[in-house]
Amino acid sequence: MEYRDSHGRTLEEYPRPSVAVDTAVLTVPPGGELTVVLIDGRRLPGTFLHQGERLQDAVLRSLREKAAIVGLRPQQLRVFDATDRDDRGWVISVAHLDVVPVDRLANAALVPVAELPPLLYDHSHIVELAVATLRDEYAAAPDPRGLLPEPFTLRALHRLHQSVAGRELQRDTFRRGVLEQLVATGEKETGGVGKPAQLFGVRSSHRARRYVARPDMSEYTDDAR
Amino acid sequence: MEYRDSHGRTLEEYPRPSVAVDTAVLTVPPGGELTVVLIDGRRLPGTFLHQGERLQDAVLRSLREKAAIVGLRPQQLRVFDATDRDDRGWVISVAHLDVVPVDRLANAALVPVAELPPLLYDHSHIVELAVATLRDEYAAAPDPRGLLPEPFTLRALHRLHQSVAGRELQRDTFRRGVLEQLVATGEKETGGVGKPAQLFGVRSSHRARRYVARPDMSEYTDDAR
DNA sequence: GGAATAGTGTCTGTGAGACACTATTAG
DNA sequence: CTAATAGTGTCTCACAGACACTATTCC
Repeated sequence: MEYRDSHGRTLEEYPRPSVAVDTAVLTVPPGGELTVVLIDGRRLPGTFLHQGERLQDAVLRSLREKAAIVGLRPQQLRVFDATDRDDRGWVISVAHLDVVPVDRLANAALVPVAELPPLLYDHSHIVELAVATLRDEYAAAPDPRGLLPEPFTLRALHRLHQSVAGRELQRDTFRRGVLEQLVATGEKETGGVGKPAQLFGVRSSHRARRYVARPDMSEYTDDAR
Repeated sequence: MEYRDSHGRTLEEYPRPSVAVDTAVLTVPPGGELTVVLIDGRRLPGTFLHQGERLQDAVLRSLREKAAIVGLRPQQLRVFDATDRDDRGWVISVAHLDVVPVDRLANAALVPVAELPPLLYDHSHIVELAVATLRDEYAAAPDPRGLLPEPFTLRALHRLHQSVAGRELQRDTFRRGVLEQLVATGEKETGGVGKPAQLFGVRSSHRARRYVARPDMSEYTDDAR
């Protein structure tokens, strides 16, 4: 019943690496900057892939165990595979990004990515790659990661985008650019100072991305090879 | 000397997956369409990662052994990790893209991606992802994969871009768009019919990409984690 | 009214797309 | 000359950036 190759051996008779996952969990605290979750202030949460486990699930488990975080939708970035990258042995790591609203982060240690200290291993590179990926996404859709509860004002969305981008975005240009991706609820925000702002939701046709640079692979359930 | 975890066990005492690589090798035959290398007409070349081997090297080895191809610069696409994707056992696969001038392909079986037959496993998805990645790259630089020997005419570059894009590209718009990324050699093409065309090389500042959507990770030697 | 915020009119520059024109060669 | 290809002038449209204006609310 068991598979054997042309030498009569099973797969287990050949050397195999340990496979790890390491994850940059990014968020934007209300009114704050883009931040990342760190463990011990110098590394990202990670773990080893268990048998019968998907990479996504290993990520979610590592976030739960190492940082008491309820993750959402971890996304692969790339594999780090240098042969000497881990002194414990032969370990390759699949770097991930997850974006999580701040209220799911409990008391995890958040550090603004603009003030990132030197991290262990290649974790600084992972954060860089994660930030660039998130910026691409937010340049292409109003709130692809659902960081803002709907409905929201354009003011709140504008601030979120500025936090993600790490720079000022012109108010009127931003408004005109994003407006067609939104749908007005007809309601107005109450309780603030100044002219009440309209409330908006994300138009269903733009929940994901405005422009699809590459095909969205998330539809591939990947359950059969 | 050997590493032991808090349970006194080595990494080898835990179950580990076999790690495979599968690669979409793309090329454009002179004057032809964008094509992919297939084995048996229904799958991509691939192999298992060996101990002490980088993913890139496993890819190059698989191309050499399975398709008699001298690969160039394999690039990671993503990891496929469905637990049942391979009936031989627990196998995850790192999908790759490599782009190789047609003269290095010897007598490999080339199939136009526009007429791709159904492939085994998830290999159709890998080809799709590889094609989209290559189109992004060629939309951003004159010849990032070096498919065209320098110096070249704008006519030849135009045809290459149309082959990669899989559609017509307006001649004058293309010319104006790409011209500043090139440098004229001062020479002219000889032997053709019609007005002789200028010869160009790629300006050194545009060898890679015109626009960097995400940071180019190739600079990270990744030799230390 | 004054402060604060929401929302818009409009000018400018840039660049893609499109069309048609001119330029230079071989034969 | 004609055929064929190289290369350009120019119009249009869309849109980002920028500035300043108007609109509506709370106090």
